[in-house]
Amino acid sequence: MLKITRKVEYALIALRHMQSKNVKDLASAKEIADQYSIPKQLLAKTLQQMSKDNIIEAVQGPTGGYRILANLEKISLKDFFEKLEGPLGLMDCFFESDCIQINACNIRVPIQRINDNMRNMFSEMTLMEVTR
Amino acid sequence: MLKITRKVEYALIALRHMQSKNVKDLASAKEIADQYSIPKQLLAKTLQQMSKDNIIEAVQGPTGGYRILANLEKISLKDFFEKLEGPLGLMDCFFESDCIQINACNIRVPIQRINDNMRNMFSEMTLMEVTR
DNA sequence: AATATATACGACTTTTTTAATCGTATTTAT
DNA sequence: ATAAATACGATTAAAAAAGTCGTATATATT
Repeated sequence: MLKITRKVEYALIALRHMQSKNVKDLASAKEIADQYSIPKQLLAKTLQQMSKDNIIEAVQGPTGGYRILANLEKISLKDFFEKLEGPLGLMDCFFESDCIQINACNIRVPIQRINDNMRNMFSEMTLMEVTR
Repeated sequence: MLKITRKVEYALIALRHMQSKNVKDLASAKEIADQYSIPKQLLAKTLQQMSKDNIIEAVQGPTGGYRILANLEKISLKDFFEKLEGPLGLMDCFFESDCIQINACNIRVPIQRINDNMRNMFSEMTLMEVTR
């Protein structure tokens, strides 16, 4: 429990890799996959998603690849996680509301409090802090 | 990602239920399972585990059940989570160390930092805060 | 002493989530 | 024309989580 997914992990690895290069330089999915021994196709999807989210920029064709587009100091870890994995919450009932318990549940409020703490924590850290 | 498990969820529900009763009173697995629509067997196992961890106390036989044993103000959420689910970490590689990357990985240190923040956060909250 | 109801617990199965792969289309430098 | 890159929906595989089963043991009640 309380794990990050491989998708997020691969995204962070890729971003950090791009950070280590010159700003305009491109990094291809293959290049990153090879260097860190991660499945290329899966990495590619993650990169494509980050590209859609305007975190990185894609260049097609041979010699193509990806480079950082956004200002990583302006993106909180919370926003980053939510872009890639959807709303952040310790329990699903905060979003889905198809819980049978409904009224019976006696921990919804306390868990909500822990959840707020966690969201706050991730709101206060930037992507730059993790990838520079 | 970053979810708590049902085991932890059920444990918290059960503790909070016991908190609402008189200190010496017992709550049976059946009583709790019925009231919150939780699978009884699974809840029972969780209660047994908490009993082993000396968080609660078990009384056998008919009219038996469980009651709170420990001082919940002295147990951090981090310790509670780790008692039930093992070591707390955003990635498995912090414990297992069978990662192929080993040296290649470029995010181990940064993730470790986030991890420390998270552990700190859960260290600073007590079980009592969540279940009272 | 018999019975009913509770905890104790290992083994197993099912379900859900996550991870990875496949196949095909499109872009573009050479 | 071709080769190497991104784009992306569909599918499969693997892992983790959730739940169930079966049996043993304890003990209050009758």
